[in-house]
Amino acid sequence: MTPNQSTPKSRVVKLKDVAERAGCSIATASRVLNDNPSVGEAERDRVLSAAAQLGYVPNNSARALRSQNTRLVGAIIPTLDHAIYARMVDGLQLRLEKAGMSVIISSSGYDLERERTQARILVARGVEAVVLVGAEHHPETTEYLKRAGVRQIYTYTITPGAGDAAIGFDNFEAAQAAARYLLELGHRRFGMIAGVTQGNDRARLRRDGFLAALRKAGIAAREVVVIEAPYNIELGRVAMQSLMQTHPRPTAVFCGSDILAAGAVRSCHGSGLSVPRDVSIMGFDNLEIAELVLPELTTLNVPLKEMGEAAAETVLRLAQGEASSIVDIPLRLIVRQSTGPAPEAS
Amino acid sequence: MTPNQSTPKSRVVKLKDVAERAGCSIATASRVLNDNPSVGEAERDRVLSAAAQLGYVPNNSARALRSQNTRLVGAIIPTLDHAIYARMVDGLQLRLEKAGMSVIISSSGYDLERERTQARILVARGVEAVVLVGAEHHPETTEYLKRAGVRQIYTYTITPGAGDAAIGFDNFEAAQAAARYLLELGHRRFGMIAGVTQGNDRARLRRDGFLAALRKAGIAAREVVVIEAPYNIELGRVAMQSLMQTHPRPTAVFCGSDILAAGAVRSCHGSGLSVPRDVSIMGFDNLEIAELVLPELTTLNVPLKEMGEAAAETVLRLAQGEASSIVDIPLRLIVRQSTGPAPEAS
DNA sequence: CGGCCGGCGGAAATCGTTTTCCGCTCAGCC
DNA sequence: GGCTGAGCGGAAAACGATTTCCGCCGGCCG
Repeated sequence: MTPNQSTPKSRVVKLKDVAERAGCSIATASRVLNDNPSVGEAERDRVLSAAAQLGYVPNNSARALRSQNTRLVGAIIPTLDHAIYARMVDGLQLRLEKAGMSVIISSSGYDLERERTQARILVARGVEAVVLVGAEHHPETTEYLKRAGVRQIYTYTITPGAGDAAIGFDNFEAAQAAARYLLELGHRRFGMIAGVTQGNDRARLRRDGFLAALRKAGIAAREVVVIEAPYNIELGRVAMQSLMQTHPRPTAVFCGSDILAAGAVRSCHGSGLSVPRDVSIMGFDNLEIAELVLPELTTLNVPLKEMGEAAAETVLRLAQGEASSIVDIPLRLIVRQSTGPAPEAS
Repeated sequence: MTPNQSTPKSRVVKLKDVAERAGCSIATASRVLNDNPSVGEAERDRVLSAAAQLGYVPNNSARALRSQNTRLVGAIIPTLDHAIYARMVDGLQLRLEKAGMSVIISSSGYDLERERTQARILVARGVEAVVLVGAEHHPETTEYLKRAGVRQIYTYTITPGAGDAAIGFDNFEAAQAAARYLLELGHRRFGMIAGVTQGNDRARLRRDGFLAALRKAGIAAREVVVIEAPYNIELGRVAMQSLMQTHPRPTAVFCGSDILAAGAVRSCHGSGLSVPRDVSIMGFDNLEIAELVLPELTTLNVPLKEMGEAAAETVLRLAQGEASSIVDIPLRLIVRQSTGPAPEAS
């Protein structure tokens, strides 16, 4: 105990102080702290204990400046408001922390221009990699990051595009699976509440995949009413209301996110429609709220935290010089009570 | 257009390159880019356009090393899983970005030991301030941060304790207000589902405030059944089930968070109890899910994003040398359908 | 008309590390 | 016993900015 009887005059202890106390040169001290094997046992111990006694904390700015590696990773996500992204970031940070890396976060509000600005900031901060959401970005963003030598990891997608790696799933195929499931239940009249597709390739692919699968089953896209809404419960409710006023009314509605689906279900509570007897509602993401609304949502499970951890692993692999990679995370269909067979007759 | 015909040999453009192109010294270039007024108009323009043409991005490590300020802020929160903290961080980051600061995030999982480790990491990173949740921390954490000259901003509390500033609300008083509201409705038998109080002063204060207000109304603490549960819908449900098996059964249950309250409400759906006819349930936080469950939750509104922004403002104020401060954010009681008058008779 | 002062801009020190280069020591081998 | 080479550890040069210190130049005042 009795840890620090030091802190003499210099407010902060530097490597030089450690070296002095250990009776060696700065170079040696540095080598010890960086696990350079070319230092003898005795010297090593002396340095280590000196560092511990003084409570030495290396100055990362200096280290980064000299060694050109900051052990910093940037994450640009649309928003932290939704668990969709927050949970991924949580996984990312948890895993990277174990590897001694830190995460600088910034939220772009689904705005590709802001994303571009934030990429610049992150480059200035010297991040070694940037984790981005989706594959659609301002061309200057990707080109700029590439020029700066910053690796780009795309998430929620398996299309690395201009990036170096992708961790996610096939949004198009996942939406097709949703469509097939609803078709099997006998539905023929569909609606969809999609996320805003502008600047959001995930939302677009989910819409297009859904429509593509229906087309294969002989249902033309123009027979399907698609409404776009920002991820927001209230707007999901509003969208559902409009959808239920179309004729003929859809018997199944696919939502681009559980958030929208939750709003859709709530809308039905008000309008006297029974879910799933009158209309089936399906979500996407399998957020906690999927089990909170009544009836509980049928949805597609996206393992968010795992995706963030996988993204972290990829960052580490790329940092070790490994080639780019694509990780395709399988999605599971979670069947709950919000979907059922199509109503009889028409 | 035609931006970069440069990028000759040096992969990255440095201040020296800008200076050369502008035909001035490095010092002058630096002065221009730092808004030092002692540079003439003409020189200034030349440097600025040179920087723009070359796409110069300053190396923050070098800047930080020399100027001793990193423009970096750390945030240590329990988890990003819940909107409770994620939304605060969102506000924090958004506001700090405008001031040219970046946020390094780390989640401690409600573990004060991990929080302590993370504080060390953040100090090594050279953060100028750390935003922490709550006022209860490992004594070494606060002492260590203080020694390192890092300002500490506590959130979700108005007790700065060992920190430099606090942005939040009075958890004790808020819980008292909840109790008073339920007492006014005529309730006399209470239960509470509190968050885990170990290492969590917010959860503890909410519990203690609730019990204190009841005591003032003549209800002894031992008459109130308190169950602790981690913030998790499923565990809220389980806790509610145990609570409903006690005799006499509480007619009103106060939950330390909407997350727990949501689980509690869902539990009643299963057990045939009507909310609020048989039992009133009250939450805390006013998360989105409060409006999603049926009946919608009566709760206390915590303006999370605003709190994050206020924390950012405080960081900036402290950085300018202003003294410490306490910001008390008023909470509003949001009355919805999950609470009602106490049932007649006993 | 000369000296002084103020403002602009350059040279160089500096921040705290890492890392290269090199010299010293000691053991082993001929 | 001397030479060689390996291995350990030190001196010093980076890294890329900021900032101090100082000199130059021109204008103004005496």
